[in-house]
Amino acid sequence: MTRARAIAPSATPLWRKLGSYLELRDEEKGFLAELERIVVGHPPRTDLLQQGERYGDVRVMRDGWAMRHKALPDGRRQVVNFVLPGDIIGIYCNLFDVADHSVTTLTAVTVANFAPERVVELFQRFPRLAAALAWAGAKEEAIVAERLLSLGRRTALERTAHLIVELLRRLTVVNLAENGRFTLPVTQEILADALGLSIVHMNRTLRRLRDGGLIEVNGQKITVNDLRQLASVGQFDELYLHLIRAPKRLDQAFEAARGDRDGVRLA
Amino acid sequence: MTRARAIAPSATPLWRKLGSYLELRDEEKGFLAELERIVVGHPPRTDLLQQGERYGDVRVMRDGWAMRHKALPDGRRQVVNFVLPGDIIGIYCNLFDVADHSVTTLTAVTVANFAPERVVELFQRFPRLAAALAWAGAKEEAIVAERLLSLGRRTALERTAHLIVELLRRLTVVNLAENGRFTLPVTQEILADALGLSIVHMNRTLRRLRDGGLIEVNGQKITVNDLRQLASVGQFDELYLHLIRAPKRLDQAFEAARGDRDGVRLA
DNA sequence: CGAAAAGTTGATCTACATCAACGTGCGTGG
DNA sequence: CCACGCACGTTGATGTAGATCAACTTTTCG
Repeated sequence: MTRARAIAPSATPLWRKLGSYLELRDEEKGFLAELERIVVGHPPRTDLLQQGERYGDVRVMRDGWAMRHKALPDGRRQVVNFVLPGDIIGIYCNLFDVADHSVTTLTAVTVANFAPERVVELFQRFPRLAAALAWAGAKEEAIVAERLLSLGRRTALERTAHLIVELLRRLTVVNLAENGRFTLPVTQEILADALGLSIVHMNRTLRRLRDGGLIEVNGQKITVNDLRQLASVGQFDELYLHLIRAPKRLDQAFEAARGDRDGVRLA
Repeated sequence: MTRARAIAPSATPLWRKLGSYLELRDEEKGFLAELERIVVGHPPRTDLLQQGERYGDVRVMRDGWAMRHKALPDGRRQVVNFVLPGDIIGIYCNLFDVADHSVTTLTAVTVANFAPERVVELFQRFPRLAAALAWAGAKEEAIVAERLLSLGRRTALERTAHLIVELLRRLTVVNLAENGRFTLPVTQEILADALGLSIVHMNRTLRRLRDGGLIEVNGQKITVNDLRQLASVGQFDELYLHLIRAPKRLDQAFEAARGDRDGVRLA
C-alpha cells in the first residue's frame, strides 16, 4: 500500500457509473466525493481482501484491474469475476464478518477506502444512491450467473469466446476499449481459473481462436477481429449485461414514486 | 395462477428472514404486510418469469420451491439457484426491463405480488428494510459464486455432495429439514442442470453417494446419514452461507450510525 | 545476463458425455 | 379395471473433451 492522499472532488468511475443510472444531485455528489476522499495505491498481485479473514474498509476501485476469486483447501481456484474501475469491494461487509473470497490486484491499482458505517449512513440519507448501488450489485450477480451458465453448459471454445466478448462490451462502455482492442492484464493461468479449464487447454483454446482469425493476441493486448462470429461462437446474448438503453431509469422511477406516494399508501 | 386473496398481516417467510437481520418496527412490519397483501397460487412446472420477456410484478416466494435458470438458444440449460420461501423474484425489475433468466415453480407455490414502484418507495421510506434486502441480495450472490467454484473446480462427486450439504443447511435454518432429512422436489435432470452434469452421470454420482452410505434417497426425500463425511467430500466450508452468528447485526449498524451521524458528517 | 514466470506443444489418460436399452411407477382414457 | 403412454430412473458400452504429464521456448525482470 502506498500514497494515501486527499483529492479534490471530481468525476470518478463510481460517480460516472451511478451517474448513468440517475442525475446526481449536489448533495449526493458531495457525499460520494467524501467517500472517495482517501485514495490508496497498491502494486500488482496484492491481496485487497483475503478469504477467511475479517473485512476491513469498504473499497472503491478507481483505477486498474483486480480479480475476485475463491479457493479450495487443496489449492484449486476459481476466479469469480474481474473487478474494474467503479466497482465496489465489500460493500456489505458490516453484515458479513469474514470474507468468503479474496480480491487480488492484477495491475497497479488505486482504490478509495471508507468505513463500513458510511454505507449505513448512505442508506439513511441517500436512498437514491442506495438504490443505485443495489442495482449495481444485481448487475454483478447477473454477470456471475452468466458465467455459471458458461461453466455448466458451454464448451471451452464457447466459454472463451463468450468471456472475451463480455469483457470487450464491458470495457467499451467505460472507454477502456476501442476498435475491438483492449488490454487484458491476465496470464493464461488466471484466464483458465476464470473459465474452469486447465492451463494447457486454455492455451490451446486461445490458439484455436487465433488460428481461426477471430482474435489477435500480442502480450496483454487482445484485438477482436470478427466480433460477430466471436459472439456467435460464444452464444453471446447481451441481455444479462443490462447495458442501459433508457439512461437515468432510476431517476424516472424515483420521480414516479414521489407522485404516487400519498395516494397509494395503505390503499 | 389461482386464488388471489387478501390475508391478515402475520409473520411470513420474508418477514422472518428480514426479522433475523433487524428488529422490525411496527411501521416496517406494516409496510411488509402490505407488500405481501396479494397472494397468488401457481401449480408446479409453471413459469413465474421467462427469459427474454419483460418483467412484471415483483414476487415474494411464500411457500414452495422454484428454480432460477438460464438457457442457451440450443436448449442447454443451467439452473442458477433454487428459490425458497422468503426469496424475492425480480426485485430490481424497474431497472432491468427484460429478464435474463427464467423462474419456474417446482412444487405448487404461493407467491405475493406487488408493483415494482413499491421498491422505490421502500428505499425512500424504509432505509433499514432497503439495507436488509440489499444484504439478502449479497447473500444470494455469494451462493451463486460458490456454485461457480463447484462447476469450475469440483468433481461431479464433490459438487453433488456440496449441493446436498448446502441445501440441508439452508433448509434447516428455515425449519424445512430435520435430522438431516428434507424434501428435494427435483428430478435428476434438474439436479444435473444445476451441477453442469449429464443426467446419466448425475444418476451414477448419486448412486455412489448412496452406495457409500452417505445419503439415502427415496422419492423426493433425501436423508443425510453422515453429514461430516458428506461435507468433507464436498469440501464444504459454510463461510459463504453467512449464516448469522450475531443476529440483528443490521440493527446494531443502524444504531451506531445514528450516534455518529452529526459528529462525523463532512468531517 | 541469468533465473523465474509465462507460453507452447506433443503424448497419454480419464472424467464425464453420449448412445442405447430397459425398468418402474403413475395418471388417464377406453 | 386394465393397458397404454409417458416421465423418470437405472445400467452397460463406447466416445471424447479436456486433464495431466513432460518437455521445450519465449518473455520478463531483477
